[in-house]
Amino acid sequence: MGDPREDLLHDHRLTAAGLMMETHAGLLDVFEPELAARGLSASSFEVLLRLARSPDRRLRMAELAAQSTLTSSGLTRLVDRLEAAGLVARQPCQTDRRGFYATLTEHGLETVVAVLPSHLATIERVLVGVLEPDELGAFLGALRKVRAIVKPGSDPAVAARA
Amino acid sequence: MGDPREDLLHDHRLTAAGLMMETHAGLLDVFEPELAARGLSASSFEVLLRLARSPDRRLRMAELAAQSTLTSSGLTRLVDRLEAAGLVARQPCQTDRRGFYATLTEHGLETVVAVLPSHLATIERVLVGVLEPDELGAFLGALRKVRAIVKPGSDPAVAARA
DNA sequence: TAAGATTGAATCGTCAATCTTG
DNA sequence: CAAGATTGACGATTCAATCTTA
Repeated sequence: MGDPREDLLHDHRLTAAGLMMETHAGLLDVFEPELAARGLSASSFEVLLRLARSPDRRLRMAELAAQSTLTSSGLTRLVDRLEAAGLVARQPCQTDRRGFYATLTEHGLETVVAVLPSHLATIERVLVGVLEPDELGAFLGALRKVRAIVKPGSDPAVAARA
Repeated sequence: MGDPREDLLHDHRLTAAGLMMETHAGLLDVFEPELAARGLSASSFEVLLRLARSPDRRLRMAELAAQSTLTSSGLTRLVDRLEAAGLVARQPCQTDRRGFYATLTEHGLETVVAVLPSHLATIERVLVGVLEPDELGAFLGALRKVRAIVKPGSDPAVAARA
């Protein structure tokens, strides 16, 4: 009983972190089959969506890597696949011959847009719609606070000052 | 301007889901190097911790797979590595000769316990301590609600009735 | 010398098939 | 035949090294 290890193993902070991990995994389990029905992985969707929201629907490889959950080399290989699928095209950068833009093709844009109605409905069903309005606000506020710590610079309001 | 696609691409539900994904990725980026310093991946830590909290510090492979984020075959391979590292041992099940228990070794328990002080401090620094007490409570409550939808049966209070 | 991007080798995980026991 | 566990073949991602240009 009095084993002090037991206290460590049941610390409430482990529960909090575990809850975050489990919820994330559960959300992915719901999202992935739906995206896969359109031929997209979660990583592909993330990258295509970022491009779709960027000026001229394109981003430099390095910037796209920084914004995504992939490393630089992981992004190179993902863009290889997306390019082969005709969803993205590479364009050399005029002002820096080392650089490349990943540009969303019209087909890529159509693919993202096509998946959004059902994806948004799913987010509504499993995340946004599960919480009361003020509960959702508090939840998102808390997520922003944590993200500001673990991913400094990713908050638009902060990044704008850079 | 009036392109209706733009509305879809900037729907607030995408922001909510993206915030959840980014925060999770950021937390992992913080946790992983710290666990790696003790030779553990996030998956290894998750599995060892579950074993440490289970009766007799052991679980059937199938049950451990159900509780973790891995598939049955993924767990087999992870346990292979943990066994090679001397952190876990396999034991045949007496009442069902198809089954095996994954049992935490003393060395495995020591390893988990050794990593906990710094890991708990990190959780405090980037997650629990970042939020006000009532804010944390609301945050965890929201996570539980979402988890109950995307991972039905994982809530202890519900699972106990099964 | 450093930065942008890519590649080779290796790791980790999945799916589908298999083997054994219930 | 179904369930528990494992294996073979494969896909996705990472690290370290490389190549080119700034």
